[in-house]
Amino acid sequence: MSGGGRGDRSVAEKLFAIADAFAGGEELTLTDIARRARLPLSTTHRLVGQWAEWGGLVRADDGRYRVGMRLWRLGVRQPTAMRLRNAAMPYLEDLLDATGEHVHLAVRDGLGVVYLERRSGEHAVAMVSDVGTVLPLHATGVGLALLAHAPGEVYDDVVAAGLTRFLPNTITEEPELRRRLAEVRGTGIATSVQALTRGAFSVAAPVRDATGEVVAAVSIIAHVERLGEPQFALGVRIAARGISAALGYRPPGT
Amino acid sequence: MSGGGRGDRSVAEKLFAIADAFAGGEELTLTDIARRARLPLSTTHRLVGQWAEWGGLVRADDGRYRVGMRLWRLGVRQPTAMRLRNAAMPYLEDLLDATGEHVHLAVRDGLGVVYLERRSGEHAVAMVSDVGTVLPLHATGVGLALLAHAPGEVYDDVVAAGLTRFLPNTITEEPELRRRLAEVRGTGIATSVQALTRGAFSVAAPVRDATGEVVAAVSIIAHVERLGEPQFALGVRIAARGISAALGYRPPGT
DNA sequence: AGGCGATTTCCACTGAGTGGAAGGCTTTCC
DNA sequence: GGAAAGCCTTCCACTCAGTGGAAATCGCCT
Repeated sequence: MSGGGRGDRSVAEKLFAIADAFAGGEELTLTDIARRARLPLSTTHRLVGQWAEWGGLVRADDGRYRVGMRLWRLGVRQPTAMRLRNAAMPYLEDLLDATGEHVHLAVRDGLGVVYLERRSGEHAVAMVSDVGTVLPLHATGVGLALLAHAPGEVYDDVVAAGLTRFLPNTITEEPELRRRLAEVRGTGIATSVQALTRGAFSVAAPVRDATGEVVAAVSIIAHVERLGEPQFALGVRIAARGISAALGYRPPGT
Repeated sequence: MSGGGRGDRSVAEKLFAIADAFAGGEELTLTDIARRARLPLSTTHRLVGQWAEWGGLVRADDGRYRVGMRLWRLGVRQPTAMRLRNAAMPYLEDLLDATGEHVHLAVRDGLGVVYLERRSGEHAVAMVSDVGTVLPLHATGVGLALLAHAPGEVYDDVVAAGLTRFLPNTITEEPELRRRLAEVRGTGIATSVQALTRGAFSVAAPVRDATGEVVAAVSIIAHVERLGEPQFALGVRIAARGISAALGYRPPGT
């Protein structure tokens, strides 16, 4: 007996499933990819071959595959990411100089936050997450800053999806989340203490573009020991203001 | 009469052709995409729809498509780009502080150079190229630095592809290219004056990784007026050395 | 040498993908 | 104001590109 009828996914979906297998940024063997994409090995073999022929995936000397330059080139030119990064870089750099901790620029992507850029000082806290990984909105400073200014339906979806607990301090109750977001809207600063990473806290502020809409957030992550030092909220606010201005935002009454 | 026989490209090739339409980082209408990818409109419509469903492309309010966050997330985690960027960032920053001009980190991709990162001063020269665009090896400082240390077959291919002239000063003769590359190998510094951009020159130095292989190059681009100032070669060399060390390179005899 | 896991090739079968055409919607121009 | 020009979406009869189980091959470890 041999092959026959089609599967239940289109070619495109299979290609994308293969791409998704690389979401973690790792190098994978063909078998790994087939397992993650839930595809037969022979199908994976052919499709991965096509990715590689194009240059989206490349094969290392040891036979493993990884994301190639072609995909990198395509991705870095994403207009939003590029515009925000260009506007923010100098301010992130100043913020880094001033604090020596991790400084980030993040945007909301669906029901998560993604770091667009990170700059880190020498002695900054150990951190897991990296540029390009998706983190939960309710358990990060940038997440709270962005969620506070997101359309109501995003809030509803986040609550509906469930407020996962990562550490004892994570916000898991809807009323508390609501209260915290109101506070963020009031003060213009979001703080998240040991909600996702043990021993770390983060302070974030929203960034607006020329239309006045909140499009990103800046944050600092530092060791809880430094919690309460006023320079963090101050620095983050100044950076956010600078980036907003660089994006063409003019505060109301100008 | 209605649709029928298959085209001459596989589904994957068509999807990639669509992706390539976005290589310039622009926003495109469906018709634009179909034209660039040389596909029938109805086919383009369906395939672009699949890209968008996955999140690789997104549709703006005005109906145009652009590269989406999903592709950005996949691309930024390209292992080589990430590793080099992380190692290089602080040195590029220092170099920017020291000179106030455009500073770059670049790698070779096939027969071209790609800027992995760029940091620019306030008053730097006007420049066309951006992070993610491919530039010719023979007409840029970084290109010469990388070509000087690339496998012989790359050199042969570059020569075979033809040394395109962009400005009067571009290297277009094989003997001259050979001579210049030998010079680069001797001095450890590559200089390219008004070869691609009018009024600008660039000074570059190769970066090595733990295996001793040249994997990237650092460069400064400034106005020809400043040609001859010794700080550029000096700064670029120091930065390249620092990045190499951060990548695990140990100079021979250690 | 032999076994195990990963990779590559083979091939009979079929429905997923194809693309020309027609219809709708919006903008521009006379 | 009408019609011409673009752009986008939907429809559908036709067919070959894609499928995936199985078998062959490779490469490493014991």
